[in-house]
Amino acid sequence: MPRKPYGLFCPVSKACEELEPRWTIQILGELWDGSTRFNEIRRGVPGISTGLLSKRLKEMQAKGLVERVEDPATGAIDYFRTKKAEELDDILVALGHWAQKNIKAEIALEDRDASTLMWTLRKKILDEELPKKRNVLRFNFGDALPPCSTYWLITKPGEPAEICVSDPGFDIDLFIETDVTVMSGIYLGRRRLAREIEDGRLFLSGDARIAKTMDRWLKLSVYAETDGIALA
Amino acid sequence: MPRKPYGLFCPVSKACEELEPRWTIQILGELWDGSTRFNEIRRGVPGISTGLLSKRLKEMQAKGLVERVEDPATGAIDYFRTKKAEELDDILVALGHWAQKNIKAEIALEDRDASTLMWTLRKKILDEELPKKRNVLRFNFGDALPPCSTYWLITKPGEPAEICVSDPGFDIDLFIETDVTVMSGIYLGRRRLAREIEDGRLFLSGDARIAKTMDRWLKLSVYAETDGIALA
DNA sequence: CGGGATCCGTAAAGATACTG
DNA sequence: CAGTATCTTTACGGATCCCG
Repeated sequence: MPRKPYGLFCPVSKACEELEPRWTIQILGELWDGSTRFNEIRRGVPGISTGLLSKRLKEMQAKGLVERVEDPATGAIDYFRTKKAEELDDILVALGHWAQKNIKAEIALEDRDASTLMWTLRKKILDEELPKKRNVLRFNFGDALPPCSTYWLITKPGEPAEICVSDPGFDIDLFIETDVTVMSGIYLGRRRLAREIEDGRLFLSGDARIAKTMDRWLKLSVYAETDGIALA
Repeated sequence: MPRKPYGLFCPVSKACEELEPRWTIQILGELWDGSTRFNEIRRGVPGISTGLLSKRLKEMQAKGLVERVEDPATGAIDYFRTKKAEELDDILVALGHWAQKNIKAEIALEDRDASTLMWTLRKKILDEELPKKRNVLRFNFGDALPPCSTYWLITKPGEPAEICVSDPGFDIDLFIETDVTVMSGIYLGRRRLAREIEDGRLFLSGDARIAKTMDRWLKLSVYAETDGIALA
């Protein structure tokens, strides 16, 4: 099952043999973010095929990176990182900071689509900073093609946010009108929210309390702070 | 030229896209160790084919990880790491420590041959700790197949050590008789030199001054200290 | 001899369909 | 929901050849 080993004495090469197979690190990241089910991982890591995800999870179990837990009652299967995998956390964060500093922004923002962005933002909403009720936020992206350019994000106190791609019928508390490029730039710390609103690249309308506190209820990427561009 | 991107927002995935292609990190490691020429890199990274090394070096230039310098006079070509690549150093060292701690020793010592070991040790000889003259050390590995089980390592003050696979004809200052498994275990900090000599798994004969100071003139892997096994 | 390019067989990854 | 099965495409490995 494992690839041909490098045959070198440096332990780094042994780490490479375990971590380099495509999607391995992305799967670990998704588990780190709290996903535990097969199809949950799939949604968080769009682009991987079911066959390859299945194969990787088996390999990662064999390497001691992932634990598979089956509930004998329901038959449900959950995947978790092992302690060995958790010990990579600091290294992966350092790697993210390195990438944020050394890989150009334009490259880093290519090839991302609105649905992946929304799935990422979904976990970044702090419901404690929103009114203690159900809140419906409608995102519309001008640079995404119509069938997939509008998303409804629904929050309830104490529950994870939900994403809808069709109108759930609720009244909208906040309308967000922007581009995928702008929104992901803000998330990654490459653009400032206040500046983008000021310059007219991001429009907010609806409940003014929610609009005014967007910098509080929207958590940015942990890599946002590293960014090298002038944030003045 | 680049592989299909992951399409995720996490900067770690961007780092993966640059560093995951096979041999990329091993090439950086060899450049870090001081190799600069195409065929020098090949010897330090046995297993990579010439075609793939050539292709990788081009990709790594495009990514800004490697700089290619051609001497206009001689036409000689040297490769160097860029600053961007050097900023990975601490992360790669941390990854090596992680591997040393979390990947089992038996696995880590598989699939290594005597010639790769000797090529590694060649750079680990501190000639200041040896007599100020030419010294000839003969390594013989009991667990390697005969045509490739004997190596002559020749040191001269102030010069890099040389490896010979056939008898250079000089008098031998020190004979080292052991197994590849034992010698690489010592190098990686998984076995103690004194213990291996004591227990008869490594024999030294010849110049007693050189034999007695082996722990000084043989530098171990930078990962040797992390090792989790009892070193008592 | 150093620094590659070319060709071909195999192994890994991607796309899609289907199943208990 | 949690995967298999199958087919196509791309990447890698190994050998050979080339050129200044």
